[in-house]
Amino acid sequence: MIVKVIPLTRLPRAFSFFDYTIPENLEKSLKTGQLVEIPFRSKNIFGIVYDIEKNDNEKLKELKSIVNEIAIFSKKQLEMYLLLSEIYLISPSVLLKMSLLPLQKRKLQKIALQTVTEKAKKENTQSYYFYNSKEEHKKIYKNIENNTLLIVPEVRQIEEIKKILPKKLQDKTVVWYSELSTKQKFENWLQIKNGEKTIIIGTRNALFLPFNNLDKIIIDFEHDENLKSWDSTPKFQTKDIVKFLQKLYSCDLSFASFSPSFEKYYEINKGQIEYSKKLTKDKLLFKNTKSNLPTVINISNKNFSQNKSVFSLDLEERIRTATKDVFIYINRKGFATTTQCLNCGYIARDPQTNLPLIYDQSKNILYSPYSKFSQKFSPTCPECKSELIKNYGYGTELVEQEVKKIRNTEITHDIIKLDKDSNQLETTSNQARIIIGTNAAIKDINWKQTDLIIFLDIDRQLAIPEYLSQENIWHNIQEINYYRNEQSNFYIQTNNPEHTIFKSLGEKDRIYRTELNTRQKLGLFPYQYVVKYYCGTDSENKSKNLSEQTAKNVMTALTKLAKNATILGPYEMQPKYFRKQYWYGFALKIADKNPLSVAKQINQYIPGNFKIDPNPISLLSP
DNA sequence: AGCACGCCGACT
DNA sequence: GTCGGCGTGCTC
Repeated sequence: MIVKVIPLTRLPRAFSFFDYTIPENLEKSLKTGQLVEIPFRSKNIFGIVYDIEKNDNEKLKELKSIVNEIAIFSKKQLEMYLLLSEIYLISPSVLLKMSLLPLQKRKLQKIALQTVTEKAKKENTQSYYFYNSKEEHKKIYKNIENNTLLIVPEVRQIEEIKKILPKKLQDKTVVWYSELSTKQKFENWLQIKNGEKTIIIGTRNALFLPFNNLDKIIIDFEHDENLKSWDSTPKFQTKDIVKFLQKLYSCDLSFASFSPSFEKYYEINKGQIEYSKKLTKDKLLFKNTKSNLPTVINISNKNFSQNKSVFSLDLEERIRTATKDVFIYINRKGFATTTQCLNCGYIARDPQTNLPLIYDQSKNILYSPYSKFSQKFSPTCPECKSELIKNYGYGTELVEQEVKKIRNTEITHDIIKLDKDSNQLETTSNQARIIIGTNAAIKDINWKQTDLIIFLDIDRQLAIPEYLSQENIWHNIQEINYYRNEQSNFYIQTNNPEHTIFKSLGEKDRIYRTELNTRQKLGLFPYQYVVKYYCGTDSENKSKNLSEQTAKNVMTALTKLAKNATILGPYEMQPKYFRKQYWYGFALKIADKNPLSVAKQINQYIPGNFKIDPNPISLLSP
């Protein structure tokens, strides 16, 4: 008899099970899913029993001990992790490690674990909660019961949900996010595992906790990009993983947001998800409105550009005379160098895809990563003959200087810069504040006190050549509009006032339909499932050749398997030089009905040094 | 991936 | 003599 064990340590994807002989006295009690101790290299570490086989092999090392008689995972849970490891092209050990992260040095013999309950299969629903106000948001959580998992994009939203949860549920609630200490994680983990706490609010890593049972999963702020694990392996999207969890636990699945993602809009329209509001006759999701919309300020005029200020004259005046808090919102996203006319707002675009062109300094050309289109770069704007600016945008420092100039000697306000790097807020002063910040600042805004809100560099964001950029900008606007108080003034300064985004402010369905149309044409998500494959080496040519060869192999495989999928690229990543490596890659667009099974098959043709990003939030960045 | 081992240079 | 920085190689 031998036992197949998955070690609880992050291993490269070539490793899955490790075989051990079984000491006689343990043979009878050994079960799938148990936590065991195994010799691994020169140390003893934890592992999970995957299977027991009748083979004999004297050369193997011997299993050390069974840590807890009761299995931590059910067979079904392990099967799901195995399937995910094939789709995300990682060792199953990585997922198990995520699941049992806090167990590093602990022994669990004395701890009573509840066993995993197997539920009868039933028809499970998918529903969507669209909320327009705090009150409507609160209603979603009114009837929450035991065995509920609530996933939010960021840590700050855990508190937000906790506040609106009915009081009687508070003592059944436990939180989960990566910044908890190991000790705190262990305590919370145990409370989940032994059934003490049955309502879990957490960020995306909470998806991998070893639940005994789940009746309902809610993904709130469903539009938010942080539901995607974009910065660490495996690069999973929460909304993809919960579909596996729904099958595993046979539970209901709900998505919620004040600004539905374009993908969910599509699914609601196709009738795949039950929507909480009434659709109009034309199948529109939203009611058109003219009240409480942001004001779009057109800055594409000569006076303003000669003035070379950050703000329009009107906004300068409003900043000067503000008595309450002011929030100046800017963003810093996107790596590719693009161009824009500072005078009229002209952006060079790919005529086929309408996405902004990337500027390549070495060849002095503008090119599209989405098609074969490229053109010579000319420094004058074809529309108004002014100078084109490369990678146009403001930093918080420049905006701060400008604000100080405008406020002049009046020091009635604290001026505070807030972004991900400097997110500490000194709260000592009672003075009104002018906050210059990125998305990270939103949690620190006192919305009741904030009467003036300015969305500053939307034009630079409109020039980001990513297929999700317009959707993200849209949600950013909606987010501020959702949180701000009704009396406040919300201004959006732009060179492109004719853009669909601004035309859609009062008739939201418009941007959804326009953008979904583009995605259908391009064959992107949600019409096709995209998987990005990319690699980095010490030379540009090596990365390029490796990508081209791999893409070729994938093409051949697709033909052989007769799968409906196409390849975009190979293309240079943005930035192409990153973390001391040159990056090159390609995207696989799968039109097949079961895209993940295609991805799984194609993964066999991907070399070990490639990175894989299924359902990516960026096609260009490594 | 992550850890141990070993080679070599900088310091007490 | 020995501390430590990181390149290399291996995990049943």
